[in-house]
Amino acid sequence: MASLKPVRGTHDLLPEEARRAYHVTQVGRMLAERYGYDEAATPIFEFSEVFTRTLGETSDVVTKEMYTFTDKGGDSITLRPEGTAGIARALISGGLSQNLPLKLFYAGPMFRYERPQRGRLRQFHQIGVELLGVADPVGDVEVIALGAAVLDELGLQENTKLEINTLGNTESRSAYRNVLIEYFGDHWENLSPDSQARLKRNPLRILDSKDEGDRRIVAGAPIFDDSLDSESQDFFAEVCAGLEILEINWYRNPRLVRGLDYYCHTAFEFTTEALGAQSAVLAGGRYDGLVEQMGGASTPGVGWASGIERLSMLIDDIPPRRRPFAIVPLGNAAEEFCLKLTNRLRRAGLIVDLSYRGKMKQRMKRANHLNARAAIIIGDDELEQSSATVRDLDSGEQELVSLNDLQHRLENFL
RNA sequence: GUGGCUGUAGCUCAGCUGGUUAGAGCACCUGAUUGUGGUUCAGGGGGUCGAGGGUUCAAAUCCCUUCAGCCACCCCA
Repeated sequence: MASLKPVRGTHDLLPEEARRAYHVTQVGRMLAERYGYDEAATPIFEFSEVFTRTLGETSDVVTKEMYTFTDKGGDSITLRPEGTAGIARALISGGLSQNLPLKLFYAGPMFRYERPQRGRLRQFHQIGVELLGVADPVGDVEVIALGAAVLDELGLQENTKLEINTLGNTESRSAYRNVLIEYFGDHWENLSPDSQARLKRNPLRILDSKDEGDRRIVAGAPIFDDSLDSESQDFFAEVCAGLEILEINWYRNPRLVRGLDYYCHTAFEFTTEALGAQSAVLAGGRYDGLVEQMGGASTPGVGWASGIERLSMLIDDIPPRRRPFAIVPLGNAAEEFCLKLTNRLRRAGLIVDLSYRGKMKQRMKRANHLNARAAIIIGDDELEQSSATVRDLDSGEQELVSLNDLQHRLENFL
């Protein structure tokens, strides 16, 4: 065995971290429900073609980031690097195209073989939504509004800003692509090696380069808007207008592009400066060509995904753990009695801890450690009187309570 | 995948240019307190000094390799 360490880029969710992740997920789930989205879950692995055919053969995800293996049946299987492709596949194989529009929420692990960094893991978790079957810009607006609501609910409106851009329809994008190839081709020698490679695979990416030399060339590059046809322009204008109506602040970022081939029209990212190089906390866009490209009927779609770990790092306080009651039995007779009592109170819906062993002092200490609201002390004296000593652990006051009134008395603590 | 920084107790860190049994605070355990926690006091447990190799009489300390984390690139959640 190599060692008892987690595999690089993976991370245990121990209780404290797990509670943060749970809270983030619950906020997403609750708001998605409010916007009319149903939760769905697809497998965490798919046939590799599901990703290679939809993400684009030349995308970074496909060329170097996928966890791919051959299973015992000889099939090439890939751990999902993102959630949309699986949802699209399920739409087709589950015959869900009869139920459009479809509004789905999902949460779960994703896998990408990348060099880990703060906010970048090899196994990470996302929440996300997909709106399928809505070609109208109002769909984009709803999806973005839901994303904004999630961030607001998590208290992140101050730390994030919304950047949006349009990639136009297929015709506009390929027209722009050609213009860019021509322009950057003329500056080939002066481009960074990274950008020279990008020119072949995805010229739009050069716009986003951080290389100084590249930036000077980019400054003189043709503007996307000049290549947008009227349909693309109208679409984008309607999305922006919708955001204005909802009073969602946004910034146009003409350099915002997407690595995945299936995106068109709207691209957006809620970004933060608190996570170093990993600035995107919730990002998505429109992908009208995806389902068709996968072999289904042409189905428009728009959605986003958000990294749970990234959100967890940004939020301050999460709702505190609910406080238990601690049962403290003293003596053998009480021990047996309390086993039953504890079970009864738990079944009645109370959060109850029964310490397994130890002297009274140790059990009281444990009660304190658990942040218990009160300790219920039962020894021979109490048993004789069919009652329990209830000690309020905040005030230190305690009183004798009849067992008949105990549940009621405890409920009044909450 | 490329470049840089870091790696000592569960956590945060000290340990000077190599020199006896590697320290502190917090946390944990025990006792003072035989049916009373959170405060205080006294005591205690816990470390392959990330791992492997090398130099040396002697390595946490110097060198090499490796693993992991962090930072930037790349890419994005």
